[in-house]
Amino acid sequence: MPEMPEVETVRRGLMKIAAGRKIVGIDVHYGKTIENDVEEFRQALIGQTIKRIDRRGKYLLFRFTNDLTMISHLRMEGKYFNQKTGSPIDKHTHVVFHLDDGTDLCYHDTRKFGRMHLVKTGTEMEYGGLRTIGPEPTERDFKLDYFERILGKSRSKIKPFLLNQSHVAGLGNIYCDEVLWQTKINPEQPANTLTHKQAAALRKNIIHEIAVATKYKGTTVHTFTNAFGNAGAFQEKLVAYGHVGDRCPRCGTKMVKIKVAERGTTFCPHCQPLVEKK
DNA sequence: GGCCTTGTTTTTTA
DNA sequence: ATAAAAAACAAGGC
Repeated sequence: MPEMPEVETVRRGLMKIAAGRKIVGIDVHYGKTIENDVEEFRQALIGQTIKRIDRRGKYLLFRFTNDLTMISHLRMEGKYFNQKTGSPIDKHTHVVFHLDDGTDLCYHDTRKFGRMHLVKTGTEMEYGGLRTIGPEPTERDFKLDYFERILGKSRSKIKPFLLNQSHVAGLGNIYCDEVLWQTKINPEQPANTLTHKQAAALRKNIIHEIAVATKYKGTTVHTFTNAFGNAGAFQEKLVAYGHVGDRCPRCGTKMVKIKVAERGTTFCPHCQPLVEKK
């Protein structure tokens, strides 16, 4: 469930614990985490230094010396933390990077869904979801005229539309439900039926929500922790996600949970009515 | 042990 | 041919 604010929080933590460190050894305990040949992956990285960590959408990009970039996607439950070399390795820790400062950078993933892919720097945008990734959800990159243009072209329900990373990067199930509640838009509203006013408000709320959640160091649902093993604080601010049966803070109506595009979706049936207009 | 979870990719349908 | 919907997939927790 790490969405953009969580991934950005992880990136900032990694910059503190891993940037500038040299890899002196790598242990891979679950090979499928690595998309490359595991031995080639190890040999290519041992001796290299992590220059910095970038992020695009929900993808982390570890920049190494030697023109190597490691694309890392946490999927549902991936997390990084560091511990002293020699500390016990948890059974869900699948990759251990031994660093030159006497610590291990551990990749831990209960579901084993996360993946790492080592590629040549400069070619990273040719892999997987990065090929078609949309703009970052920021004032600067996510322009209103672009948003209105792609909304108008789509008959898709607005919720799966927003989950599609090629439209705008970074939103997942949680923030999607939140911004639709904030904007009073029904998750099943067809994208091309949104008014100019709704599109503008939705864009504003997306940008604002992501920025605030990032400021709060992300949302901890289930087990998300940042690179220091700390939980985020934003879950206390959630109104929709995880609040089925609670009363809507705006109108007092009980929040309802349905499935939209096979995803659990919580919304207020009073504030977010489905209106067929065009 | 069937079902739930979510992000992404693949397959099917319209 | 295209877009959208549906299904598949990853795997562990309960």
